[in-house]
Amino acid sequence: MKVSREQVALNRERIVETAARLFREKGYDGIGVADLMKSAGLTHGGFYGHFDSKEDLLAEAAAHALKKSVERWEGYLSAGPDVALEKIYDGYLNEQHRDHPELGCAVTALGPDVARLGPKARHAITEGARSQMAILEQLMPGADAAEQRKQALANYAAMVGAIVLSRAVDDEALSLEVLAAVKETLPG
Amino acid sequence: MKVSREQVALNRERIVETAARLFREKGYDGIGVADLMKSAGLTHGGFYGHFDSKEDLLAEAAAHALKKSVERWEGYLSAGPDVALEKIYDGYLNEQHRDHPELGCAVTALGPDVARLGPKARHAITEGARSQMAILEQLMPGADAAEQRKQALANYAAMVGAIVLSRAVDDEALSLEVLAAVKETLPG
DNA sequence: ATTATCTATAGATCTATAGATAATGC
DNA sequence: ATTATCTATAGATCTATAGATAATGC
Repeated sequence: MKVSREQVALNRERIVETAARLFREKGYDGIGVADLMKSAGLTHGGFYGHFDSKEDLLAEAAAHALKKSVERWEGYLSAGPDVALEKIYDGYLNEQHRDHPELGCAVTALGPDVARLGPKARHAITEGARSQMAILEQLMPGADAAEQRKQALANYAAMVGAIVLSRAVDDEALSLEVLAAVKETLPG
Repeated sequence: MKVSREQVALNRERIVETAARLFREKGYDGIGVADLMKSAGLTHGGFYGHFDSKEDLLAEAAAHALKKSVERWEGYLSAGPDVALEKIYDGYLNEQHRDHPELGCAVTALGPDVARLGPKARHAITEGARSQMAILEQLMPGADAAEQRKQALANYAAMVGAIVLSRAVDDEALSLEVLAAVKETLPG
């Protein structure tokens, strides 16, 4: 039953990726360790050789998810600031993102869960959000650096709130209206 | 053990109020029916005489919490539009709200939970958010009604996102910066 | 007589651990 | 020999229900 060191690393990675997807989809309490491991193709008992606790896994999963989001935004930068900003807005404020939390922003899917959890999970979310806001900051119009930063934080908050709201409401028209309203009022 | 009809109504109301507080504080899965009933001064088994399921209670609790929030905003209206808008912004975007989810906006505390739950809970959140956005809409500057509405939705999303973000991050300075950035960039 | 609440429990979860197994890596 | 994963289970939850109890309201 033992596997190679290389396979151990791959297994661990697959657990983190599976968790990143399932936690965003179902919430921290919506998926158990046993089902998570089953989705990753392993058994329940093996989990604790990789992680100290379920909460530690959430921290790694959130970090992993946000790293992917940040890399995506970084990839947009090569197109120049104006196009990059448009790609960020369009890539975030749309139905695909709203309807697929398992692939989307970890702050919107897990923010309130993380706020109630321990320091590791909160730190992972903090650093991910900080990176995303730093990218926005560079792309903001605005008279000076302080103004750019302020706009970046405000815009990021608006984007997060738009997805949270658009997912929570049961009125499709209202949901789309919220996404469109935020997209149209963001500067840049 | 039976109580008067009047007392039944009071008991039910106390369950809803207790649930509104505890669900916002701990999340939908963070508090069980038994502990909830204990907090309301009743026993576990009595719950199902009042509600069909835990999820039905969440729907009522969310509706109750948002009704209180809406009433608060309506109370501000008598001071005139400019002062009312300022009171809404100040009352929402502050440390007290961030640190006391159990008394705050149900969208920020329960949005992602509700997005994963059934139609009753989603409907309760939808109608509450709709009422709050309708109040904002009246108070928005803007050239025409369409512009006012767009601004109201965008601002509400920004407010929701600001609280979600400010609660999730573990960096106090960043948390306060997000609240301040949103407050300073909102129009009106 | 009706019924709101109580105690007690069924049955299904949940996280975490103990000890066995079998393949890797010295 | 070491160890990653397995099976099995402890112990603590969870939602929901059954049936008893005792006070209301006819």
